Amino acid sequence: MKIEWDNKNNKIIIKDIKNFNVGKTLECGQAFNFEKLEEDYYKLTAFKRVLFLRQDKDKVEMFPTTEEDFNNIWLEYFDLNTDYDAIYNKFIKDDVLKPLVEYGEGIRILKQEKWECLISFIISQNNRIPQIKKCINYFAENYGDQIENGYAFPTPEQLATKSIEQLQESKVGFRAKYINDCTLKVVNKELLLEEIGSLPREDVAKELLKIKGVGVKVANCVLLFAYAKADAFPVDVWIKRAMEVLYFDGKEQKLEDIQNFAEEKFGEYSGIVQQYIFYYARENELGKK
DNA sequence: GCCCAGGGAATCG
DNA sequence: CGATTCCATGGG
Repeated sequence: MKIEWDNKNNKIIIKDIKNFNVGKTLECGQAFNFEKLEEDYYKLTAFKRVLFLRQDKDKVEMFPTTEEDFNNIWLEYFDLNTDYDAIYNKFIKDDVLKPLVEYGEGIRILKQEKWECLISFIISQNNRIPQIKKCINYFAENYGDQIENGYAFPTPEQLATKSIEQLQESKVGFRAKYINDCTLKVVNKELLLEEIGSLPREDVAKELLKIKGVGVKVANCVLLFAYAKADAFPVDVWIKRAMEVLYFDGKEQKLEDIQNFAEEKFGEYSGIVQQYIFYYARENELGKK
């Protein structure tokens, strides 16, 4: 990986990058804060910034940004210091996973903002991805600050000014009361989202599960996508059906049993394997009736 | 009209 | 306890 700076145009150019596909990384279901503008051209909003990304094979351009922002934010956000080649080569040897890993080559696990990720996955429950994205977009445009080229996701303090009825204007439906409960816990400092990041996975999970509307699945998504707990294996309806087809001869299993089976089998890389499976299953309707 | 969606809480038996 | 029902909303 080679990084070049185009200071005149506020642009970062990454060359010779392996195992990084911008489109797959954003569209594999882990994040909802982006918009596809053209093929291999995306608009992302995070950390109160809008970032445009354009990819041509093993070259990725990000703009507008500074060297400082790239080093302090985007390098970690896109997990660019992790060697995905090693992970890819490990699971490509597994006959069951091979086609899924090949299909998902280039997916990276983002390190998202904790607050936004938590609210996003509360909204995700019993919902569809396009609808989730609409809600997140509504939140930013109506409750957040205007920023260069777009709108930032609202802060806890900004969301706290909205009533449950007002939140429902975003079409989050019955989840509005859950979002309200979560927001109050954060602004009242009952829940210290940043501080708990240094705790072991089980302790972070325990804190997250205190929020109404957060169960095991949502907690695992937040652990994986925001707290960088890469050994977490969230089990949703797609993962459940796919895992039953791949490893249990199509026979129905309990959610808990699937999670335990996967985390034991895939270990410290459970999260990325989960994302390969989720992306393949959804794009190819694996296990769908 | 019926079914389901990156589930979870409330209620029932 | 485990199993069932309800929850808003929108698209197929």
